Amino acid sequence: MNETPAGRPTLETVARAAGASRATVSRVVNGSTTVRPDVAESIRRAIVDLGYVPNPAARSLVTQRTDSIALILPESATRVFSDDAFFPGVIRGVGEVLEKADKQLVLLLASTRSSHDRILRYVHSRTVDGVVLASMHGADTLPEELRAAGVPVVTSGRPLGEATVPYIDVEHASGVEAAMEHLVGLGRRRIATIAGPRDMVAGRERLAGYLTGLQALPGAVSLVEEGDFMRQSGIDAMERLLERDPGIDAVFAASDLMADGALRTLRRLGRRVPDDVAVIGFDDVEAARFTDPPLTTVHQPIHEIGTRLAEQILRLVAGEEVEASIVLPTRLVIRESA
Amino acid sequence: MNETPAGRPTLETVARAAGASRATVSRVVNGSTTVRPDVAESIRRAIVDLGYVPNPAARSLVTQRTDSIALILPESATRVFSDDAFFPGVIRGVGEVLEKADKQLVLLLASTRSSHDRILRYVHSRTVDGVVLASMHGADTLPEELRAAGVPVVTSGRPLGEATVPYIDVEHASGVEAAMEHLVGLGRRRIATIAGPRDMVAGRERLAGYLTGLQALPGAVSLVEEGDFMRQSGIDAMERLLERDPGIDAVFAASDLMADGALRTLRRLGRRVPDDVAVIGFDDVEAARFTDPPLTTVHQPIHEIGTRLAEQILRLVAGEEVEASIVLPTRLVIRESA
DNA sequence: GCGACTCGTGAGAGCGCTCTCTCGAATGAT
DNA sequence: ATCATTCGAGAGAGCGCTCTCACGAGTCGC
Repeated sequence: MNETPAGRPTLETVARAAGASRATVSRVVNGSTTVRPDVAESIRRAIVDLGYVPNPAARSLVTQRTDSIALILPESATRVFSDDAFFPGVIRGVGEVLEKADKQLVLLLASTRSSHDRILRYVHSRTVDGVVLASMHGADTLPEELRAAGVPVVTSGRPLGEATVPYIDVEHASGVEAAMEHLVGLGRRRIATIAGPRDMVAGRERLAGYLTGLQALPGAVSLVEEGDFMRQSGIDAMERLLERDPGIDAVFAASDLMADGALRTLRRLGRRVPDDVAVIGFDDVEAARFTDPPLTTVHQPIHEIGTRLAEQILRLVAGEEVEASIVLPTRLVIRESA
Repeated sequence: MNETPAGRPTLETVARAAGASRATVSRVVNGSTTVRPDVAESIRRAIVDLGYVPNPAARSLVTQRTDSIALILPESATRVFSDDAFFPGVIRGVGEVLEKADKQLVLLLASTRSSHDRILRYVHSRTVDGVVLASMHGADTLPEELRAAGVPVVTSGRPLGEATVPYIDVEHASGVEAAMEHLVGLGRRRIATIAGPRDMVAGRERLAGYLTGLQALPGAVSLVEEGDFMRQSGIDAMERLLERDPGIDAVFAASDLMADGALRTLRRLGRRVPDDVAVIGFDDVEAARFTDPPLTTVHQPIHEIGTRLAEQILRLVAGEEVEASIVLPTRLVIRESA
């Protein structure tokens, strides 16, 4: 039976070439130790010679595993996507860990409402072993629906309501509080904030940190304008802030992009930073080092969020228990804007 | 508590529930018209009732299709990833089209050398029907290897050598030439450039455009410093440029990020933009609208690059012919820096 | 009214793999 | 020497799906 194989080699092909059975070849491929060394060796040689690569579809049909993980970036995420280092950073982190674990990364961009059902169907079809959800909108029902579907899920960012699935988040509030302390220590007394959207936990908690930090200033009133984390909204919010109180001597922006926008408005209106107005951002994206002046900001470990997300989903998929939440530290990075 | 129901419904389950055969249910699922309407209807109801979703592994085992496309972002790409809008933009474009076609997007981040083999193995296993390669390094052998493996491939950016696979690119040179014309029209005579890496086509062609554009200035000498497309390299290159010739009155940077860096150096050194030195970038990323002053730049249709890549790979996968290359237009966007 | 066609449907053969079960041979205990 | 035990390896049964083929029942022509 010396037939030249027509299509791609299968287990059968390899087995014949090595003079073994399909089962034994399978053992070698999957690293079983119960194969006699010389037999294993000749099988391995046949595998290389024939360029055999296992068919994942066939394998997952029987194992019920797919060795791939979905990363879902919902609506709000992709909106920010185009100009923020956050999601690319998370993707890299996730990808890095998944690559090491030899898992595939399936990217689902949930840009429209219709994506919702599509994602649910997809997950139901069990094409992925687990799901990493870069959720932002607290009201999102997807985490819960996925959990209900019986699929391991980890989300980035604590959900707004009760957390029904494990999540990775950062210490928003305490980071902002450190920023506020710094501002107060600098002698600033009229500190405003450009907050993020209220329907995102990141927006809420950073605002909470601002309010807490303000308590160190007896009698100080809060001055809040809301943005959407993007640059333009920072520009606009800063204008409104200055209109409401021209005497502002510091501002905390809930994102670096908004802080950069604020910087721009301040410059246009002739305010010097940090002399007249000190500015602190949040995120510590790459661009924060290149604003004018370089931005003092609350650093969050974007890449680590990604790696942790991946690590947790891998553990869940492996059937291990994971902590209900991991909250990563943030820290104030002092540059020149405050 | 996640109870695994007595097993997910299969075609068999649905068939029994609807009193039909597996084959007929399959016909309905796959939209065959040769099923009697009332039978089809009752099958459809059973599908909904049972929450049946086809098992993709089983399906692709027999069809030899997987309905998923890999997007490979190699080494150099992921390096730029963290702070550039290019790859996120491309990903979105690709994702958008793929979603409409009901294909999955598998993201392969080729960050290390070892990824190379991993990708090849992956593609060989036919877990994807086609590959979109966001290649940047011209010397990359991956496109050719993938083609040799018999998998449909489309790349972003013309390869450095001969193109062996279809690609999508933009009109680098002519876009830069338009920028140079604009500069010359503004009366600038000592025009320098911050070029991109020479091992990337984008770097080369933009430099070529600069050199061509310079010919409109009789006797003008070229003034070139090389960067890596990132902001810091723009900062540094601008310094070197000014050292070499303090009388520079314009500079074309091969990326917006480098242009932004140049802006920063110029400002630090007391040069007014555009009064003393006019600056033009390339890319038209979101941030270009927010530099100080807003950046005049060569716009490239990032999102469309993504959608076109996806469209082409879908056609290839479907067995259709595609043009060997599609070169998308660029255009000069005039803001305030030049 | 009978062969010749449609046309809708079911039976059944795999796709390539894993995994349990079984079996033969080699080893150890008595 | 005999019987129990261990261990490596093969046979074979599916995993859930698609698709070819065959078949029974209507439909039409003459």
